[in-house]
Amino acid sequence: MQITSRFTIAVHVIACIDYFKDDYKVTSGFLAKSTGVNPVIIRGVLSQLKEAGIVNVRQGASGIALAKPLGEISFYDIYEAVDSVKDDGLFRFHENPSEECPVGRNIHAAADSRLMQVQRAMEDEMKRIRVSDVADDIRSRIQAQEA
Amino acid sequence: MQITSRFTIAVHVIACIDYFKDDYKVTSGFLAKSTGVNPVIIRGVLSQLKEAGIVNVRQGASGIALAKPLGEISFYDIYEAVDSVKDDGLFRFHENPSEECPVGRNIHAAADSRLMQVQRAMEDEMKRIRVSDVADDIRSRIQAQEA
DNA sequence: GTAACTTGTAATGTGATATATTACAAGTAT
DNA sequence: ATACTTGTAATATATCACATTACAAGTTAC
Repeated sequence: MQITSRFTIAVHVIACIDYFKDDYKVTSGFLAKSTGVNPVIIRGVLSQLKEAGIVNVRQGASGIALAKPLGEISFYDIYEAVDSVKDDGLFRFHENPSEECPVGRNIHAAADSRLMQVQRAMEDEMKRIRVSDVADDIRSRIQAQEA
Repeated sequence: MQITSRFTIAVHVIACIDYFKDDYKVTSGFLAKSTGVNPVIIRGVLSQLKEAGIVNVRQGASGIALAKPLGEISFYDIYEAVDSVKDDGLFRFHENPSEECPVGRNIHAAADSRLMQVQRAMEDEMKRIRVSDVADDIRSRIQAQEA
């Protein structure tokens, strides 16, 4: 299984809001076109990002803005905001191991800490990456294309 | 999204094969009971583990055995064997970013290396964990329960 | 204040996928 | 030969991500 495209959509959306902030009125429709994703999905993502304190959106009022500078938004912040993986953990555990089997009875407790260890390694790496890293990369690619 | 339960099933299965190797004839039916998972799924997982050189199974012949010692089987080996995440990457990317938008045109290239970086962090951590770590833990839990 | 826009969200459709289940072929062992 | 195994195809079921429609509710500009 994979981590939902909501995550990359959110990264894209945040980068867009910043990139176009001075030139266009950024709306969910605008973002839907840039991402190629349905506007309703975009609004859903925006809602989650808003709840996480990453963007400012107001019903009715157009003009979506960032609530923090790009450099203060990490991949982890976004992942936590848009993905519900946090609740269930990265790994799905088979649900009915036998209570009668000594291995089945203990596998969950024995494996859990290691699964968490893997999940934490992933999350720690996400904390090290900021949207500004991606945005900078985008800008330099755009410049190279213009030249 | 989450990583398929096939992964924890595989860890469970491997631990079982080792734990019961001297006392019971371990079959897919036996493993199905211990895991609480359908025998056909177990056989599918066993096939994948066989292909990865982790277990030995022969059609018709009962008695499934490990192809290597527990200490030489890492979480990563199993993850690679049973999960097809490797093909698509851990992250799903939204598929139709606009070619007309400068951000949309470049987001994929700009984000990809960072997504890979996260995936690699996760996989590296999985390489550090062996099934023997879990099996040892299970044994000591069983002993504590018997006392 | 009303017209033309926005966002928020419920409801529904659709497609993909993980797991369960049935059924049976094919191999092995006693 | 009988009674077990594994291998696998075919199908069912459930879940879930995303798309879509529809509309309520808010904002802004005139």
